[in-house]
Amino acid sequence: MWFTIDFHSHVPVYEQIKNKIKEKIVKKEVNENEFIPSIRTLAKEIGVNLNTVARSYRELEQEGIIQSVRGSGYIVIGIDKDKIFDEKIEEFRKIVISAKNLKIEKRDLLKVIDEIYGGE
Amino acid sequence: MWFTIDFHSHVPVYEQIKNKIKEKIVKKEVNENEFIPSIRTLAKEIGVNLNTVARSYRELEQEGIIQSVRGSGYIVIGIDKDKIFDEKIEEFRKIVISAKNLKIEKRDLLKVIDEIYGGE
DNA sequence: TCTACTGTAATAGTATAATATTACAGTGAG
DNA sequence: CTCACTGTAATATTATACTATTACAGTAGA
Repeated sequence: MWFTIDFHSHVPVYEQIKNKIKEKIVKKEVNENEFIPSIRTLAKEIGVNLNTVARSYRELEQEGIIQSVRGSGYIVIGIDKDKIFDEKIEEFRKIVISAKNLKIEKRDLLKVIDEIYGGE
Repeated sequence: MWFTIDFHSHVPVYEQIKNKIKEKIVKKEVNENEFIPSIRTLAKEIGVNLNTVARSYRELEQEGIIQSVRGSGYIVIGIDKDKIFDEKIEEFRKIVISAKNLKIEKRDLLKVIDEIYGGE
């Protein structure tokens, strides 16, 4: 299974697909000039309609990350890692602010980070 | 202005309203047995339809956080701080995992936390 | 050349969120 | 009592996300 979708999330499915594929590229689980799964294959695998995957791929192409090869599939072009970094950091910043607003202590956040990254 | 809404967010407006009010209660900007703004007043202030605010208040009442007093408004009952804490920490955990997946370094996250909480 | 896969397009239908609008009933201050 | 505020309810409309389905054209391997 390439990845899964959270159908209870407020984030639209087509956005989740885009984000997961961006992650795959950053993590080099798919490399440049390689094909990603076909629209129909991925749609069946994650249990969504092919139109939804098609939308994700179309938008990723508009962002210059993948490119369609008609009749063959979509290949990976590349990704602006700095942009991905900035977007995620900004998302992170918002939730840290929100946590502070809720009177959550700094040490509680650090504990979570240590759990995930390791305490070293 | 009590608070603002991000109309570009994927999070529904009625959810954003619920979250903001929960924050206000935790931060004691509104206290127990106090009235929160009327449906119409808040709707006008944040620029949404009164039905949307009505939905938020209805759901907050179902959660036992506020209570309607017909003809008068809604008063604050109280809030389960532990539940709020757990929910936010879980949300935080997800984005930390996502950041790690994107090869963002631990120190980059710590930097953001220090910016917001102070470096002490 | 077949055939089975690709992407692409168009149409229709459903669910949800949000809006706009109107209406009605309860509350409380003057 | 009156009036201006409350909550509550119902209806219609729009936009978006998603599904279902059918269709057509390009690609590549047997």
